[in-house]
Amino acid sequence: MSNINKIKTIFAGTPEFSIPSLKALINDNFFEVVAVITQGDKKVGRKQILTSPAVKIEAIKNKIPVLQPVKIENDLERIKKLKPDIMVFVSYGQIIKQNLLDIPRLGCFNLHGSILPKYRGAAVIQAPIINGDKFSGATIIKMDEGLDTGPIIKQNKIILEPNETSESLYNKISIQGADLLVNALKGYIEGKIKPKNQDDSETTYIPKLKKEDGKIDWSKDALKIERETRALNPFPGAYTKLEDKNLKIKKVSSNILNINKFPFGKIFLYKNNLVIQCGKNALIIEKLQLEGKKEMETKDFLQGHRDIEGKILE
RNA sequence: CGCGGGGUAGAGCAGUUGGCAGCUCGCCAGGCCCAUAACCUGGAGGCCGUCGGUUCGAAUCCGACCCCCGCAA
Repeated sequence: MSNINKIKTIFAGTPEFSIPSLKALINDNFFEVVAVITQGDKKVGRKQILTSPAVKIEAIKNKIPVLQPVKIENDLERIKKLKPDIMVFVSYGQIIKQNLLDIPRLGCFNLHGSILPKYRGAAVIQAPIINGDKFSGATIIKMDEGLDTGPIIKQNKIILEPNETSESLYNKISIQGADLLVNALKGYIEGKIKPKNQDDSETTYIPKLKKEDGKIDWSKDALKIERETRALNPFPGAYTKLEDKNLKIKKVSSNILNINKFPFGKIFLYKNNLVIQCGKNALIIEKLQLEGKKEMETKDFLQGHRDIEGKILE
């Protein structure tokens, strides 16, 4: 088979989320991935070990050239020389301007982790979980200069499970999105799919989550906190303070107790469960992690913390 | 050399004027009971992170290293 007829593709992505899409493009004979663009190596973790992005590692495995520009705008000439037919962006991490969008003959495309136009921006995986939506999903758009504003080629809805977390949804969208991406690109390039413009009136911009966004406000409704706990794990993590120590709330029960007799933040026991009083109703904690310790089941935690009842979380 | 907490039974934790290694849960056996995650009796299970030092004697004091975690980045 000749390479002449393949769609010359440049893939831009960075974290684990991008990997299924990259693999799908590499393994599909319709495309030829001629280069991969990713962010620079970063120092990671407590020991600040210099680590390559997941996408770089996967590209090297497949003997595909890797570019790691500090600013992609400064590398336009090198990209032009590759004469790409398309460029595909999956969680790359840099803003793309018009002068780059104009380079590939057939345009630039993006896998977005929500059902556009509802959530644009950064924390779009988390947003539907926090809001208690029935579904989320993946969207393939043809990129324009706005942030997540380009016309929609294809979408795939995912029903949210009652115990859905950002982590589980992230994985689902990453995997299902890869399939969607390949099908959408083929359909579009073969002229079978006509992109549809987004309705800008139905959008919300979701900013990036910060560390502080994980701090639990116990004065809120237990229902809201339960959703936040699922949305905020694993990053930035839902946490609270127990006597000056960080206490991560890893998992709470979806079975919310109709109890409202304590001040919010108070810990009490109910049928051998560790329960926290919220502003409205109360939450059963199932898994937690105290600073310095590993994540554990609440019943294990209780074995070593007999005097926990009555303490107040901040 | 960024700051700090920790490593003791399968799990969670106590345990420093250095002196027989403990508690709760779980597990195993038996008992009670219409029955039970309840209760009673008995039992197994430890190189106290690793290596070295001090000492008559170290989980405990000193030194080095390994691993886990929080903060910061």
